[in-house]
Formats: sequence, C-alpha cells, structure tokens
Amino acid sequence: MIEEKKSLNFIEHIIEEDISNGMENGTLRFRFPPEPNGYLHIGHTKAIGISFGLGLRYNAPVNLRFDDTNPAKEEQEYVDAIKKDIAWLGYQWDKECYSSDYFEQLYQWTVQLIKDGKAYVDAQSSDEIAAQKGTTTEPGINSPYRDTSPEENLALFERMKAGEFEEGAYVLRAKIDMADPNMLMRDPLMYRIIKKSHHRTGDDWCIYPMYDWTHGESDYIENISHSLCSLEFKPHRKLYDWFLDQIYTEGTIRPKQREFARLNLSYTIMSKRKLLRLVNEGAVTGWDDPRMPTISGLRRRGYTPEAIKKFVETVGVAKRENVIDVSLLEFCVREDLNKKATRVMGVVDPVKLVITNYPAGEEEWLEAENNPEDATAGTRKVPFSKELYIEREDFKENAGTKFFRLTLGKEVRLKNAYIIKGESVIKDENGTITEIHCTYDAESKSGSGTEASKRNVKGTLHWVSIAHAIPAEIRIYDRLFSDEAPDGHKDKEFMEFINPSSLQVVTGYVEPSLQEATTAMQFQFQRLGYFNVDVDSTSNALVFNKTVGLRDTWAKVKPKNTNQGNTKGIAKPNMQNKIAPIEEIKRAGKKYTNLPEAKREVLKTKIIEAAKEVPLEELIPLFGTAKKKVGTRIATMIALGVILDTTGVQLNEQAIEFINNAKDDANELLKEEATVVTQKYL
RNA sequence: UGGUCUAUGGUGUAACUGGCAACACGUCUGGUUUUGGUCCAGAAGAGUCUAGGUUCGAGCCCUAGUAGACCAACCA
Repeated sequence: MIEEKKSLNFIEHIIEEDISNGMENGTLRFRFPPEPNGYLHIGHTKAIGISFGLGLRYNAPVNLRFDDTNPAKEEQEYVDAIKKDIAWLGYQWDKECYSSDYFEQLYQWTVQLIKDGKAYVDAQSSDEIAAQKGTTTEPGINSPYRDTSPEENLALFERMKAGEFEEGAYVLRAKIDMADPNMLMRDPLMYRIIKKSHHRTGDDWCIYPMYDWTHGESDYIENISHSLCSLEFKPHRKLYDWFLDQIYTEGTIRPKQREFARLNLSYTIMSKRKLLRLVNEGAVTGWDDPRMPTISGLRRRGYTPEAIKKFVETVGVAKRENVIDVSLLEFCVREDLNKKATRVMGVVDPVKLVITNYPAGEEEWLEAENNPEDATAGTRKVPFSKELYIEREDFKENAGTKFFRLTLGKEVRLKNAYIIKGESVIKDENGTITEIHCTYDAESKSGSGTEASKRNVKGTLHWVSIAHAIPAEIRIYDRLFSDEAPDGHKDKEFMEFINPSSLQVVTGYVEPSLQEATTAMQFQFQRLGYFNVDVDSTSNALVFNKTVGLRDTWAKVKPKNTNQGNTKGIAKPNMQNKIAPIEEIKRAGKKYTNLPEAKREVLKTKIIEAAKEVPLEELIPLFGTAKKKVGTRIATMIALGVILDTTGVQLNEQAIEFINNAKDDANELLKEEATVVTQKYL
C-alpha cells in the first residue's frame, strides 16, 4: 500500500484495489512493449513513465518486450535505439523479451485451438474476408471455410508453416462470432504468411502471429499482472480476454489490460509513420534532429531525462483525450537546467561596442559566478577589453522608458564588469549600426566594493571581448510546425504546416572558457537561454543547440521589432485565454442572479459585447426554459436583444415563445429584460 | 444506423466508500536581484456539458439528451 498523500491516478486505484482484494505481494509485474519499427518519441515517454513508474512505486519488475511479430516492418536498428533511449531516461528493465521468443509456444497453443475447432484456415483473399466482415451496424457473414474439419485445418496449417504457400494464399482465423458488435471479434486473423527474414528468428518461420494473438499470451507467459496500453486498444480488450480464456490455467497470474489516454503535444506530431516521412522526405536531418519529438531528438536538443520525467509526471494519467501545450515541456527543462547549467556569456547577434576611455591593448580578467543557484559551482575568469560584442537587440538609439538596455546618454551595467554610458553610434551607408561608442566608469568594477560599483543601474548586459571571443555555430530552433495540431486537419496534410524557419544557423561569439566544451555539455547563455554542445561540435569549430529560451516577460511588452536581428521569429508559447462568445454568455448567465447589482452591470456589458459576435442560431439552444437557470435565460434575453438590434434578423418561432414565456416569469429581472425586447420587436 | 469510451478554470490533472472544487502550467500585480532569469508574496480565472431525478446535501449515484474520440489493416 502507498503511504504518500499524493493523489492516485485511476490505474493506481485499480492496483490498490487489486492489492486490497488479496493480490499477493510480489505478483505485480509490468511491461513496456514497443514495436521496433521506429524511434521512441515523447508520446512513448508517457507509456514508459507509467509502467516503469509503477514498477518503481510498487517495487515490481518491468519487462522490456519488443513486439516483433511483423518482419516486414521491424529492424535491429530500432531495437538498439529503443534500448538506448529507455536506458538514457534512467529506467532499468528486468528482462529483455521478444514476442518472437514465444513463436513456438504460440504455435503449440494454436494447434490445440485448431484441434478444438476454435480456429480455421481461410483461403479467401484479404478483400473477400473484409467484405464478409460486415460493418459497424451490420453483422458479418460466415466464411465458407468456417466449418472445415479440424483435421483438414490442421493439415493446411502445417503446410502453411512448412512454407508451401505464397503470401496471402491462406490465413488462420479464430472462430468466434461474425455477428459480434465488436468488429475485432468477427473471426479475427491469428496468423498470416510473410516470407521475409525476421531480425531475430531469421527464416525459421514464414507464418507470423498477429498482434492480438500475441500480446495477451506474451503477457501471460511473462507473468505480467497489469498490461497497460493506450486507449485505442480498448476494443481489443474483449479479444485479449477471449484469447486468454483459451489458454489460461487456474491458479496462474491472469494479466489485465487497462487503457489510458495517450499524450498529445501541441505543435507536433506523434505518429511513427509520419515521423518517418519527415525523415525520409528530408524535412529534418534524421530521427535525432533536435526539432523532432523523438527521445533522441530531445536528447540532442538538450532536454534532460529529469525534465522529461517531470513532464510525464506532471501531465498525469487519465482516460480523456488531451493536448498538452509544449510550454509545459519547456517549463520542465528550464526548471531542471536552471539548477544545473553553468552560466556563461555568448552573443548570438553581435554588434561592436567600443569603450572610448578604456586603454587600448589592455585586458582584465574579471571574476564571474558559475551558477547563482548553486553555491558550490564556484567562479571563473572572463576577459575584458576595449572592444566588445554585445547583442544588437540590446541597443536602441532612442527608446522609451520601458527599455532597460543601452541607449545614447544612459547608463547600463556590463555583467561582471563596469557601468557604461552610451555616447554615439557609427552607421554604414544603409543606416545599419556598425559600432556603438560608450564610456565607462572606471570605479564601477563589479565586486570591487567601491561606491561606484554599488550604484544601481536598471539594465545589465551580457558581452564578450572581441579579442578573446571564440566564434561558434549556433543553431536556433523554432517549432517544426506552425499549426497547433498539424495532423488534426481533414482537408490538409501535416506536411503543409512545416515551419520553414524552424532552424536558424548563426555565427555567434562565446567567452573563451567554452573552448573546452564537449558534446552534450549544457550551459545557460545568460539572458538568452539554455544551450548545449551538439555532436557536430569540435574543439576548433564549436556548435551549440539552443535547447530553450529563458522565460521572457520583456518579449511580451516590447513593440514589434521588424527588421533587425536574426534571433527573431521564435514563437513564444502564448495561449490566449479567450473563449467563444456564446460560452461567455452562458457563463455570465450562470452567475447573473447571484451577484449584487453593481457587479451585474459588469456582466451585462460582457454579455452585450459577446452577443455582437453571436448569430441567432447559436443562441437558440439557450432558449430552453429550465426552472433553475433563470440567469441563463436573462443573459440569453439580453443577448437576443443585442442580436436583434445589431443584425436586424427576423424573430423566429422559438424566439417569440422564449420571450413570451419570459414575460410571465416570476423573476423580475427576467421579466424586465423580456419587456424591453418585446417593446422593441413585437 | 451499431458498439465502446470520455466530458471539471485557457491547458493538464485532483477531489478516498456523496460534505465549502484543489494542484501544476499559463495569465496578471508587487517585492528581491549585477540575467527583463531564478526566488518570494499575492490576485484573477471553473461552480464541474445540458435537462431532469434520488438525497439534508451531488462533480461523484440514477434517467434522458448533447458533444467528442475509438472500432470494419494479412499493422501494432
């Protein structure tokens, strides 16, 4: 039993119940069963988190089982990648299993089923079988081969196994019920002939079991107590149980299939098939492209296992369809990296800054904190000199009072260094600033303890000394798709929503301490975001990936910046809290009668505003004359008045009835509104 | 025209066998800050899809609707 107060999800409730119903200690066992036909993505992470999380929570083993029953689609490459990804996430599986290990056992059971008259060989084509299957509303019809004798079936099945037939010539079907409302029960296929080499069993078999005839039996063989999968397998449960009934022996652990809603993430796609297309059609550089939602992509991008686990934990487990906003994932990495990442300075869109009163040729090595969040992280030295790069975005010739950065005549601090004051600019013939000249206050050095060093200036800028800076390739990513639900459109293909500027490569300059940075190391480029060292990086050509930007409250208020900088175009997750006008009216209605008069006026204004955007047809459903919801009717009445006012549509029967009923109502407020409408329009 | 499942702030998830709808993200204030980050303090935002019913009391139970998802691959 679990002691913590943390609320349980519905699967944990089921397990708790099983335990309290006498399920023996030590019989809990879970499994994660990927098909090795692609790379794992963030969606799988949820399934992994659930099963492995349960394993951790209940101290129960979790098997990693490759569901490899279709040699046409599966490859060793994927097996290896999947193992690597799960291990990287930090989970340890108990046994590494393969469905293909059970081919022999499955075959033995099948022979028995045939002998018992519960399975038969069908010689029809795939199309014929489909045609007999019926539809969701009509029952199917029996196959002409359904009543073949067990002896004949067995003989045919043996010949199938022996490789005597071509693919598609015969299949083995379970004899269940062609009229079952559940389509999966209408004599489902158990085996088909596939003449391809299997990545593990080679050419030992040419008949391969189908998913349904494999999954439950594999769970059973492995003593899995709870077989957890996503919602779309719900209809399979009946078949899962039917197959289990055929082979189950009393006294053994009988696995239970339970289903949860899969994870959907906004602005991305999760289907392996579609991800494969992105790879094959060159929309990305590979399965581990940092823009991909694959685990390998996230890893390369700089996401940490801790962040991903936290994310999965936060999204929870339930049965309803959901779309999680990517901003939650981003929050989770920031939270993790904030604690871990060493702070450094790097300039991504440089402009030259000259400190006119600083001696030429001089250099100073200033002390900089490695991580203010971590007292043990220590400090390092960064070089300072007369000529620096600062972020182009950090200077404006004339700016409003809300701009805390460098402008002409104003002071700002250079992080870990001095306070400077903008003096003048040099521009090229196009008017682009090529150099900013400033002066510095020699007394204001950070940490020097002087009065000047304690002066409070509003802005702090990051910088890098030109003479010491290391150029680096910086890859800045935006979301891969410009649409919130790229594969959610019936009339459009997901490929149409690919964001053409999802990758920007710029040359930036970083402080010399990064010279030794090696693959996968993570940093916070102060004021910019978190970056990691890409696998493409070498000691004389550094390459960084931007994992995620810092939370940026300034970005929300700053005016649209049109022409400058190459870091623009990073879409900020910014969900509008806007709801449909008709909903606004409903909600206002619900509160209407409970509020004092003054507040009611506010509501009324809201209703009037909302009503302007609502057509009459949308309002009609609210005409129902429920006793208890007077407020809704009042709001509806007000809205009706507005609609009639602004659009001049004709009153229909329902509207007239609604008004008449309202006029006789006991509620004064409603009566009042009804009278207003009546006087105007009846 | 069938079967199965689902419905709680903008999003996601809670609310133990009915007892003042909570938490996280997001949003908005204010404070601290040599990162417009972090941190701290606070606020707004739902009355639980609709209509009935049972009950002293319903987000939880019952009935009927409505909406959405899934199901007819020799895929998993």
